[in-house]
Amino acid sequence: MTDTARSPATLEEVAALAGVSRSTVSRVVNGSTAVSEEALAAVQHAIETLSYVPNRAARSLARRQTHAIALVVPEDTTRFFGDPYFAAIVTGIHTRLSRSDYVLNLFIASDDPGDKTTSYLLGGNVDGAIVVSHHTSDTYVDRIASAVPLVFGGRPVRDRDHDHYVDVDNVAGGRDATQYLIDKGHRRIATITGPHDMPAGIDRLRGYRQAMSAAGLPEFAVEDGNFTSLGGADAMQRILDTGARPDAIFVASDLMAGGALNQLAAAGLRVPEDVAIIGFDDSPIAVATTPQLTTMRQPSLEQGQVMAGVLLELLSGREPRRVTILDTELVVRESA
Amino acid sequence: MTDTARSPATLEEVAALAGVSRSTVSRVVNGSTAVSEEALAAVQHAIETLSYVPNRAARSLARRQTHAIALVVPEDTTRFFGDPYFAAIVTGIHTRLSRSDYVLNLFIASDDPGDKTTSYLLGGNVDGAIVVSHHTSDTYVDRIASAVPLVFGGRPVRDRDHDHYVDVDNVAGGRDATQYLIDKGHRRIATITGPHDMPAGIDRLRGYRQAMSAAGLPEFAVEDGNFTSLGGADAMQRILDTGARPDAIFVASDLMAGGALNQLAAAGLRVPEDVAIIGFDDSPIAVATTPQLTTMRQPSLEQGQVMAGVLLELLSGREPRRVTILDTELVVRESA
DNA sequence: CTGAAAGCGCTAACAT
DNA sequence: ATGTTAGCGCTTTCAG
Repeated sequence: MTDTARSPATLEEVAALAGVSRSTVSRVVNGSTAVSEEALAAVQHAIETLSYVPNRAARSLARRQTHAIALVVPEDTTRFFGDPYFAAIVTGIHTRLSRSDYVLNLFIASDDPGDKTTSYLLGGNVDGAIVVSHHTSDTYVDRIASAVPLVFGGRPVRDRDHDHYVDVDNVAGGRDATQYLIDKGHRRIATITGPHDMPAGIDRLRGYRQAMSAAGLPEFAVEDGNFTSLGGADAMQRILDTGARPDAIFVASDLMAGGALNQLAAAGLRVPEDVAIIGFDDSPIAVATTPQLTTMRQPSLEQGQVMAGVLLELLSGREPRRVTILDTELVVRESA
Repeated sequence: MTDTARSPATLEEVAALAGVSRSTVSRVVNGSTAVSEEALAAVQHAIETLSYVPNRAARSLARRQTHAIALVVPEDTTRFFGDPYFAAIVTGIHTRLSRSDYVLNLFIASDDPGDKTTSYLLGGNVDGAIVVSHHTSDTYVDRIASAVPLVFGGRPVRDRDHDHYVDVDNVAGGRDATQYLIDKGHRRIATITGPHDMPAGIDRLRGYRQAMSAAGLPEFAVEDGNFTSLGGADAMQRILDTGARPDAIFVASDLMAGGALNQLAAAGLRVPEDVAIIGFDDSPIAVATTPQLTTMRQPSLEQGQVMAGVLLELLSGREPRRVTILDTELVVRESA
């Protein structure tokens, strides 16, 4: 089985076979209407028999655009890569892109100013970028933004009111989750939050506070769980250690809720009987815990799709809406 | 803040500024030694002040190579994308690649013969590909393989004894996990398996069988859990429904183990007291369950790195070892 | 050690 | 409707 890796056919060859000029072939390849029936047929046939696929590099060079878009994941975020949330985002982006002829380049970027990723993007090697931004400090984002159109996943920490982004309504999500607990008759409602330098963390806490104060309830306990399983467990333990006995907890992510569940079990507390738990995300982990998590679902797949869609519009010169906010949805299972 | 998106500097401009020819600049950019001290210094300075970054398209066109590699995820696999295993693989690949000047293109491929992904890869748009292959039916892989160097994540289903791949030792992993249970004094050991068309599923079951028969123990119960949480739960339920009462279960993935745990809890069975559970993967989910999972860790991040490394060697013309097998490792937590 | 020149495969005016 | 002609930015002989 010798690799007869014949180098791919070129426009030139197609033209020769079809008996037309390169221009004509180029026209049909690019869907121009100004081509006669016969020429079209001949070219299509030639393309078929030669299995012609346009050479991307040549096309990029001539058109001065790459038809590639970058997905940039800040390095700090890679520890969250294990979060199914990302998988859904990526899948969503890819789904949307597969209907276009853009390809997706994946970058995991450090904040290093001399960074390879940054200079790559700045070097005109992609047409646009999607940044799944989580943290406050990402200065390189500004530099990228000056070179190519950008869309953010999640509200940028420093909202410069000209950035495009798509986010879920974290405030409403936090509020609704907490309200659900209140409606169930709970009064001593604690919360385990995400980090305070991430909008998602900040906003969900804000939602909790809104619901609590609207109900005339005092904040019972607020602990930072850092969006990780371990962080959630630690936060739970800290609450327990103070001697506080909440009858319900709004936990700002399922991963953290999972961790909290462990501590609760270890402490001999039953969920939801002794304390109700509501998570956030509706990640796969939500059905793997015991009891399964009641949670606020965020449409991550859709978020990915929309982000890609917005970027595509930007690239096509249209002016899409600057911010898109997706709704969260309560998913009731066992824990609350 | 007007976007002064000046188009990136070109070789030509660098050459002009440095007072040399394009060739010379090209030489220093590509690390040729045959350049005088002065020329070198001048060029480096020019590059610096112009923030010159080579245009990838132009370079690709001239060199006839793209410096891009594709990560191909079969579409069937996207449902497993939620599996943290993938996240780790991707991170590993990227880690290795970031030390090279290759970029990563992400593809989620359907089996459609006229598929965009396939023709893209066949069109010479990437220099090589990594296929995270899981299923039996992926015919398009053959076509890709005929066009570019390939490395597989996991043993290809149809091992054609010339494919490069890197895998973990699933047989040994399954065997060791089962043996651990045996050593703990368990005798009625069941197993929940992965799908029978995936090598990982097949091999882990094989390992279970080896350990059981070596210990002179009969297979207690074998149910297919499909590598998903729900599948694991169903399989567990089927075992329970037969009236069988295993005292331990080797579950071939953590996700499935999570599902099984739920059924066990619902049935009023305590883990590990009534039945010990050992999972596989050491995925993040393993610490989110109650009790936390004892499991066989597979080094997914390393697997990603090695895959990328092998492909890079292939691309550089060297001949790396054809198959690399990584070890699994027992992680003892609470469930067994 | 360095420069000139000829492409790489494609697009995009500009003619015709 | 179609062909001709310049490039796009870089690499790479080939001379010098």
